[in-house]
Formats: sequence, C-alpha cells, structure tokens
Amino acid sequence: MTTTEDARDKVERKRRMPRAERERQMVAVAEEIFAERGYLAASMDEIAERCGVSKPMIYEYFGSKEGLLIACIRQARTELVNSISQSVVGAEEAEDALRRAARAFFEFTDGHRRAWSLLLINEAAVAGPAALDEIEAVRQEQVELDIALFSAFLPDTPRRDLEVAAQIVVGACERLSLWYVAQEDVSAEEAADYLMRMLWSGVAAMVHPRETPGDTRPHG
Amino acid sequence: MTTTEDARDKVERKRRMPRAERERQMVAVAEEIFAERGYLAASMDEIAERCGVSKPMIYEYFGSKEGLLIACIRQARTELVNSISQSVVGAEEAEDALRRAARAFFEFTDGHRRAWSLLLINEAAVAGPAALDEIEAVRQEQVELDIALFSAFLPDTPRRDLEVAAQIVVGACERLSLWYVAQEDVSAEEAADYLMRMLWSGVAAMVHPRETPGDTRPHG
DNA sequence: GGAAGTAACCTACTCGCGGTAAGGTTGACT
DNA sequence: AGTCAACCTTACCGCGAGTAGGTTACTTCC
Repeated sequence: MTTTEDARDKVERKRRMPRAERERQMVAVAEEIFAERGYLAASMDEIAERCGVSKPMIYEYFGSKEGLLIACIRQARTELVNSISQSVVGAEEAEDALRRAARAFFEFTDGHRRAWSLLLINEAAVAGPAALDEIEAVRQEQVELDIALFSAFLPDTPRRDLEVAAQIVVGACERLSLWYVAQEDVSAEEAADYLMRMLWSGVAAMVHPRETPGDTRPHG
Repeated sequence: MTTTEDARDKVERKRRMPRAERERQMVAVAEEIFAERGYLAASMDEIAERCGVSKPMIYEYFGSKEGLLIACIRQARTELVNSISQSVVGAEEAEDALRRAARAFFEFTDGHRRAWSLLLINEAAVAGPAALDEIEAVRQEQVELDIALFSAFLPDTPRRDLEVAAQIVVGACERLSLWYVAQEDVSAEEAADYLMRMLWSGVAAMVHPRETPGDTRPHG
C-alpha cells in the first residue's frame, strides 16, 4: 500500500529518531516535567509518554532517573556558563567584568527558569549523591570563574582571600536572584547594580587592603 | 512470673512512651537518618525500627514522610533561631550585632551539622511544596532578623534597600558556612570577620548613602 | 530484490517502599 | 472487675523505578 500510514501525517507523530536526537528530546521533556512537578512527583512513565516512546528507552540511554536528572543539570550548566562567559568579553577592569557577569546571571535565572530551578539544588539532593555533586560542581565553577576574574585584574592577593570573596559573591548572587525574580519592578541590571553597591567596596578592600578607613581586619 | 521479662532489663528496651516523648524520639531518630542517608534513601521502616516501634505509629503522629521531615526542620529552625537570638543580646551597634549573629550562625552550622543539613534545602524540595515552604520560611526569618537589626540601629533607610542588604547577607552566610566547615584551620570567628570585612562597608554605604565616592546608584 | 545485521523500540513483568485497615494490648480510673 | 482511651501491631494495597526478552524497521551488501 502506497499510503504507508493512515492518519499519521499529523505533524510527524511517532517518528523513529536516531539516538542523539532522541536524547536531546528526552532531556528537553524531562527538564520541563522536573521543573513543573518536582523531581519526586515526576514519573518516568509520563516522561516517556510525552516523548512518544516507552520507558525502557530512557533507561537504555540514561541508566536511571538520577542519570536523566544529571543530564538535565549538565545542559543547564552549559547554558549558564555560556551566557556568563560571553557577557564578560570586552570588559577592561574587574569591577566592570563582575557587574556584567552578575547581570548575565540574573538575566539567565529570570529567562531560563526551568533550567535554573534544576540548578538551585532544590531538586537535586533528592536523587542521590551524584546529582548533588553535579550541582556543587556548577557552583564551584562559578567560584573559580570569580576567582579567575578577580585575580586576572588584581594580582598578588592571597588565594584564600580571593576564595572567600568568590564564595560570598556566589552566595549573594544566588539569594539575590531568588529575591529579584519575585519583584516585578526590578530589572536584571538594577539587581546587578544593587549587588555591586553592596559588594564591590568590600571586594576591593579585601583584594588590595590600602586606604580603607576604620578597617578592623581580623588577625593577620 | 515475677521476672516479667527475660533479657528486657537491657537499658529499658521496648518501653511504652507517652505521645510527646515518643514524638521527640522519632524526630531525633529521623533527623539522624535523614542526615545520614538522605531523605529519599531513608525508609520509614528503618526509622520505625530504630525507634523500637512499628511504622503506623509514625503515620499516626506525623501523617506522612514529609510531615516527619517538616517536624525535623521546625526543630532545627527553633534551635538556630535561639542560638542567633541569644548571641546578639548586649550588642550596642549594628556592626557588632551583625558580627555576633554571623559568628553564632557559623558556630551553629559547624556544631549541629545534622540539623543544618536539613535546613540547607538539600533534603527539602524532594518532599513536596510544604517542606520547601518550611525551608524558605527559615531563610525569610533570617532576612527579617537582619532587616530588624539594620533598621533598629540605622533608621530612615528605604525598606527595599534593607531587604536587598539582608538577602545578600543571608546568601553570603549560607555559602560561606559551607566553605568554612570544609576548612580545618578557620574558626567561626574568623569566618565572621571575613564576612564583615567583605560586607560591612557595603551595608553601611547602602544604609546611609553619604560620602560614597564614585557612587553610581541604579535609578531612583 | 532479498538476506543479514543492527539500531530503535515495545510488552509485561518484579520489587521496594510509602501509606492504610483493622484489630490487639496495657494501664488508669471508677 | 469493668470500661475506656492511648499505645501499638500485623498484614495488606498501589504506585512507580527498574528489567528481561522479544519485535520492528532501517541500512548494507550481494
């Protein structure tokens, strides 16, 4: 019969796909369902069904529910890193670079809420240690990025001071992003400005501790 | 038979307990198992067994696994709030109060790791929206505490500025606490000093924005 | 065109765990 | 002694993660 299928011309339903393409689709669908129902409430059967495929296919490609989550996290991480990396090219001093990076970060969290919710550790620890490690790796990457950024523009500063500054910046960004997406009248740029107003003087003071009045430094 | 039981004199095993006491025991055991295995891997049967009781008792008292988790979170929250509240009595200016609060916070996260791991949202979002709300309530309480602390010592500052400052402080504390417990040669006091060095000048500048050179405030 | 090989896919199952129904035991108070 | 309530148990259900084993369709080579 020439008409190989009957009503199957309906926008290419039930197509067979090569592995790479199917994997991409599965990750996209999973990201959506994880974000919408939460990791626990999301069922593998539902994800499979929305892919137009049966459950064992997902296990074939990703091994486990946690494996699928990790794939989603990895993708979100890549997107985030790309956004931030692109935002800092062209910056000529540390302050400018940090402001740009912060702005890109806030824009990302606002625009890619699904992806961001996966990175928020919210849905991770549930799945086992591997997913948690994956999330911590994302944060550590942020920290390293900040350290690189500081030390590139402001050398000869103790590693530990850089690390502390970076940890604080990352923590502040994370919390501030949650606050800012809840406010309707605050833009990513304003959020970044708030952050810089609060943090930059401290970063600068820590990084080259000169001419800081009323400075009560800890010990050494 | 006078010997009502045989080998039951072994440190009061299988005693009957009044509800309040049993509930306390269950929360203590659950906190331990949640922290040690993670929420998902922790089984209600195991918790029941370690309590020397059968599973339906837990459901009788806490309704669900999530309910038990929430009870644990509430208790950890109470302990944390008590620690911080006590630490700030006697402070006479905002800077001192914030430093004491930060120090108490770091000491708590180091000393009560089990309790703290529950508050770290790590184990929460898994359980459903209620547990997540419970965790967010803890953070919001921290934020309110900071706002109260700032505004008590430094009045006539826009509410929004206080809120931003508080969010940043909370985020920074959270991240810094994770960093500091991993370092063996950093005390809670030093961590608090780091925090103050990085943040205080920004907080002070935001709270009364005078004589801040190069100040590019956002918009209004 | 057809056999052979392989990549994509499915049906039908097991099993562990959260949650529950229905009933048993113990002690306090009359 | 009898009763009532609080404490506690055994024995089950259903759902969803994960799997064993077979089927379909596309490519390749003659």
